[in-house]
This record gives sequence, structure tokens and C-alpha cells, in this order.
Amino acid sequence: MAKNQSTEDYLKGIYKLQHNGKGVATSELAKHLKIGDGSVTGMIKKLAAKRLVHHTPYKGVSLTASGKRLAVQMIRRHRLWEMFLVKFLGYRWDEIHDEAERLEHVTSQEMERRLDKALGYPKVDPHGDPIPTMNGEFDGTAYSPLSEFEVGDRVKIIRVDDDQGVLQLAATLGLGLNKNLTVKEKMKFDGSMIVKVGPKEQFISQRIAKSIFVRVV
Amino acid sequence: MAKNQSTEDYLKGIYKLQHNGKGVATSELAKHLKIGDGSVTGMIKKLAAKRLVHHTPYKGVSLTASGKRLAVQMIRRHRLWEMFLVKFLGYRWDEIHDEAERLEHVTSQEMERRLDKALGYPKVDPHGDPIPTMNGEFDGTAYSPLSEFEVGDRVKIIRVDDDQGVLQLAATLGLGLNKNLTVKEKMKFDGSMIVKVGPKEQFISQRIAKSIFVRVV
DNA sequence: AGTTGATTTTAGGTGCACCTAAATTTAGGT
DNA sequence: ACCTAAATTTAGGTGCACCTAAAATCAACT
Ligand SMILES: [Mn+2]
Ligand SMILES: [Mn+2]
Ligand SMILES: [Mn+2]
Ligand SMILES: [Mn+2]
Repeated sequence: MAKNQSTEDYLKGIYKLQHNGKGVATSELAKHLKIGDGSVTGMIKKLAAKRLVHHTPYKGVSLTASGKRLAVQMIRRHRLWEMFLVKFLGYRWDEIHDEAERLEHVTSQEMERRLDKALGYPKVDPHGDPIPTMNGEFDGTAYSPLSEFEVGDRVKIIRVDDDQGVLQLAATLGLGLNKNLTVKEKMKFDGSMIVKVGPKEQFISQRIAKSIFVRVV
Repeated sequence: MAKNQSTEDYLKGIYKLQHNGKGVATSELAKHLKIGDGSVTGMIKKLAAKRLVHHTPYKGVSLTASGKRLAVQMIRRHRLWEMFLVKFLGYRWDEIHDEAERLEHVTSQEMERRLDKALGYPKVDPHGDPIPTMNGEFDGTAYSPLSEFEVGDRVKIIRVDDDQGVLQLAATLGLGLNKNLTVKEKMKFDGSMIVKVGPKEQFISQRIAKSIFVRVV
């Protein structure tokens, strides 16, 4: 049942891209994985032969039940490792993605369980992304992008996009998980904002406000 | 400079087998890696082209300076991970080898340094094998197999062979690292012994006594 | 319904790490 | 020196994951 690195990355990619609608376009997956379109078509046929995906030629791929199970397992392992890197090794939240990307593929079920336990059964990773349970269930807190809020709203940061640039900037601005903030100004012109975080006010572009997810508090 | 899993396992294998004399026989390496002789010859030629090993056809392989550097780095990573698995995840010392065997290949230099630090810069792994420094230096305490000692000798366990069977049995008998023990009896006939460990006396075969390494205390 | 541009698949490669079986080389004993 | 058995290398495969370029299909607009 355990598969290899490529298989795992394809399944994870399909999972990530699918949420929007139904089938994922091969070209979309190819772009995500940085692999040629033709190569992806070929690989997809192998995955279909192993019953991990459904493939209707020219119409896109989707995960089967077992494909989805594996994809979610990889996401769980990825996020547990990210947690480990921050909590045990003291990495910053913007340094962990690529490391976890490799660790996730060499993780036995036993290790996964022990990691989870050692970390105190965390519900979310260092970016606020939910860590699915061993049974593949997600426990999602609802959130919306900060960019959608208005002057006067008091909100708490629930999740930040796992993107190096976003994470670095957010950290610099003092915008970490669970931080409370108040929208002080919002420019009609370009959607940028001034928000109050702790004692000080910060200017933030719409671009970054769209990558920071919050809920009212 | 970083290489892939196969390369790393070949170099580590050559390093392990070389200590005896000079060149390592291809068949010896093949047996160690559980790979066909012909495949090993082929791979060795690639490693030689990359200047990681010296290969005199029909006369064996040996590591170049950079090959040795990489081999020792893998050993360091392997042993740091074994330490992590025991100290942070609570694995038993007989369960960790195969897990570390995979983790060692996905470890960046940054991770290696942070792991080392988080573990408190350990000098030996959970089996008593020395952990080389970042510069590749080993800090070896001298030891001899328990089987060479005689009645009356008081010794301390410094190292136990990283072999599942040996480790499981040793643990059952209460023979862990740094434990002190006294040789109570030694049978001429088959080299088996009775040793006192803490309050109780244990019978141990020569086979196991040869896999437990100690020094006088 | 027909043309056309974009998407997708197919066809024909490559490099890698392995395999098995056939040659070759080496070393030991006469 | 010669023969032979064992060790080693070579030769000719395989499967995998990738590539590029050509062919097929789709969809969408006249
Ligand atoms: Mn990955
Ligand atoms: Mn994350
Ligand atoms: Mn290994
Ligand atoms: Mn060890």
C-alpha cells in the first residue's frame, strides 16, 4: 500500500488542486509539479492502473477513495513534520516547507503516531493549516481572508499561506498565528490596510491581506 | 555535492566494509547492499567517474577523500536520527535502525546542525556507536568484546552491535549502555558466561558476548 | 457544420539503478 | 608454465520517471 515519492507527490498535488471543482486538468497538475504535460499524462495512466485515480482522457483526473486516503496521509505527515521542525528544532515558519516535503516520504505509520504523540496531538500546523486525524478527518476552523474585513473589525489570525515570501513578511510585521488585530484603515484605491497589532499600527498591502486568514473575535 | 540515496548507501557500505584492510571487494559490497554483483560493478564505475571512489578493476574499491567525507556525513546523520528516535519519540533501541536508514537521506546540513543541538550534542548513538563531528572526526572510547574477559572482571557496557536480534536479547537481559557487570563464570566448552548485572545473574551465550563491547571499570 | 487554437495524449527518446547470464581475469595448486 | 575455480566485469535486458515534439481531440466561434 505504501508508495514512492513521485506517487505521493502526484496524489498530494491532485488533492490540493481538486478542491475547486471536479477533475483536475493534467496541465494544471503538470504546472504544479513542474513536470512536462506529457510526463504527467503517462504517470497518471500508471496511477489509474493502480486504482489511485480515475482518469477520463481529455477530461481530467480525480482521486479514488484509496488515492484520497494516501493523499491525506501525506498531508498529515507533512504538517506533523512542520510542527516538529518548529517545536523541536526551532526553525522559523518560513523555513520548514521544503524540509517537510522530503521527510513526509520516509515516515512509517509508527513514526507518524509517535510524532503526533510527542507533539501533543496538535490540531494545526505552524501555518494554521489543520492536521487531519489518522482516519483522514479534518477539523477545520472557519476563516476568511483579512482583505475582506472593514475598518473597526477586530479579528484573530487563524492561518497564513504557506508561502515563503508571505510568511517572512508576516513575521516581520508581527503577524503570527493567534495574534489579534484591528482594522484601522482600508484604502478604497488598492485595498491596502492599516491594522493595529499589539501596540503598533502596520501598513499592509492587499496582496498580503489576501494571504492572511482570520475570524472575528 | 549532495548525492542521492543509492550513492549514499554505496559510500556508507564501502566505508563500513573497508576498515579491515584496503580495497573492498565488489562481491562483498554487493552482499552487504543486497544487490547483484554486476549491478555493483556498474554503479562503482559511475561513482569512480564522479571521483567518489577509486576503482582498480578486479582489485576492489576504496573511498576518495570526498567519498569518505560523504560517507561519514551519512553515518553522522544516521546516528543523530537514531538518537532522536529514542530520545524524542520513545522508540526502543532495536526499532530504530531502519527508520534512521531512510531519514539520513533527506537531511539538510541545517537540519543536521539543529538536530545535533536539540539532542544536546550527543557523543554516541543509542547503541554506543560514536557520532562523528561535523568535520568528520570520531571520538572513540576504546572497548573490547565481553567474550574476551575472564571470571572476576568488572566491566562497563560501551557499545552493542546494531543488530535487531542482539539488541532485543540484550534489553531483555537488562544489558543496556553504561551498565556495569561482573563476569561470574565462563565455560571453557562453548565460551558462554554467567554475568552479574545489578542484583541478578544472567546466563549469556558466547554469540551474544561477542556482540557486547565493554571496558574495564 | 466547419475551422481553428488550445489542451491533451501519443510516440520515441534519455538516464538511472537494478537484473541475469555470458565472458573475462585472477590466483592457487600441480 | 598450465589448468581451473572463483571473483569480477561486460553485455544485453527491465521498469521507472522524466523529456520533447508530433498527432489527436476538444470546444467555441463563426
Ligand atoms: Mn514531497
Ligand atoms: Mn504548513
Ligand atoms: Mn540508507
Ligand atoms: Mn546505531
